[in-house]
Amino acid sequence: MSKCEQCIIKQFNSLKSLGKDDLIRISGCKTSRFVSKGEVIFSEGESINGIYCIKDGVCKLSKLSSNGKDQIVKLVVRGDLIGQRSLVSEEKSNLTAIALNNMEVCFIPKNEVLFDLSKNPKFSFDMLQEMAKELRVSDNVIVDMAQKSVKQRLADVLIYLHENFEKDEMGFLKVVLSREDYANLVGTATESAIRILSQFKKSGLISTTGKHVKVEDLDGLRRIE
Amino acid sequence: MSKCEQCIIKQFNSLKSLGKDDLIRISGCKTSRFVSKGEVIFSEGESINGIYCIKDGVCKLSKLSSNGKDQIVKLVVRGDLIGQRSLVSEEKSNLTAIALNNMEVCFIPKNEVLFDLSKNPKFSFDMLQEMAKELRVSDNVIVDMAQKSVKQRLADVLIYLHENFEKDEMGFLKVVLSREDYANLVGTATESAIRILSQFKKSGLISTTGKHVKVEDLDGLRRIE
DNA sequence: TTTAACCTATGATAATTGTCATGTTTTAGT
DNA sequence: ACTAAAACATGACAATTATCATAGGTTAAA
Repeated sequence: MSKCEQCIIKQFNSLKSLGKDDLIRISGCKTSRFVSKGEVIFSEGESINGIYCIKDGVCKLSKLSSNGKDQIVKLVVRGDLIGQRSLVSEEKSNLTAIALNNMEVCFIPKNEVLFDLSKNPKFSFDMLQEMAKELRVSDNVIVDMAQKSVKQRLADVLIYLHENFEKDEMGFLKVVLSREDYANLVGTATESAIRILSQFKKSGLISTTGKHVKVEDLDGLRRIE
Repeated sequence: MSKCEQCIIKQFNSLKSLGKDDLIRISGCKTSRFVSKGEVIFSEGESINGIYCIKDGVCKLSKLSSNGKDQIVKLVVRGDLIGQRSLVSEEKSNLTAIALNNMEVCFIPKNEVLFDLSKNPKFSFDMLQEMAKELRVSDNVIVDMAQKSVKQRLADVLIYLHENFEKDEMGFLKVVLSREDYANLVGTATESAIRILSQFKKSGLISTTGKHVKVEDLDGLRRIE
């Protein structure tokens, strides 16, 4: 099994603030796991008892709303940590994590992380910074959900995917989302998402082949209102 | 000026995790200030350079959306801290804080807080916990904004106010929000908020006298869908 | 290879929400 | 108490979005 102290992934998250000794200690406790597409990593209401470091792949974090629909709250990619919130607040997970790709994830037990949080102010501060950033993003999402139209939100999602996710040689997004996933990202009915995507395709803003999507006209998407 | 080490307000926030010495040190640097209703405490885009501890009163944290409307992201009450996020992330504020009451707030300069964060793991951890809680709440808000109807969201706001804010002898909420504030809390047009509030009043779910609102039928509001 | 399950697509229609217009009431300042 | 400004209220209508129905297309397992 590969070693945390040599893992390049940690550059992208708070684990970079740990010293070599701590990383070696964590490396001895961590478990690594492959998760296949569609598999549930953890569910709403479960105790997670540790944090996951995403070594490869993409997953969606979603929450079931009272009307029975799933809302995708965040997409999590290579380098991200998940589970810190539940770890710190000692509560069960409020989100469900489902793989959108085949993934590789490392699991670090709760106590190891809590130990470092109690001993290493640099690590704590880094984690605090990450959470502060997440909160800022959340605020923006709240405002967008409350104030933008479904069409705008869907355009935003496409822009976000285009700017932050890997693409193949043809420029198609490597992440493959169902129309239902798109709907659950923007908080609308699946049919509405399908309709708007069709419309974007007709307007030449995107192209699609099956579930594969390519952004063709970024500025055009930006101009949607 | 009153002293932090004797202030009971700190029980409600992370400052409770500081030792007496640190509180005395902070007390020497802090400034106290009265803010009258409607006054802006800080604006989106400003550098805050410290945190505010709300000693008394209520304020709204809002953000201007791209369509020019304000979205209220959070209501902040006695005991809450504001400004931690910008402090930790070294960024300008992404929110505007406006008093809804006459308020009294204490301002603690950035460096004092950063000093404690670097020296006091208990304080850091407490702050981390607070942020984790805020993130959880944000997730819930995102889901609600995305999935619930305007009517449901407005009912939720009324329930939230009823359960978390002070009421007078008659049961009316002491906080007085304009219809526009209600609209900006739920993310809808002012006219829509007005209409729905009128409807709630007609149905006996709430009663209103001018801007003063009283929840009459909590379960009724909970049943709104 | 067939079949069933699921996803995508689209029309028709209803429900929700926003916008504009207009009048009334309340509030704050003199 | 008076007046101007702001906030509230409501109707009429338009735009957006959800829901229901139906059908074609894809995919994966038997």
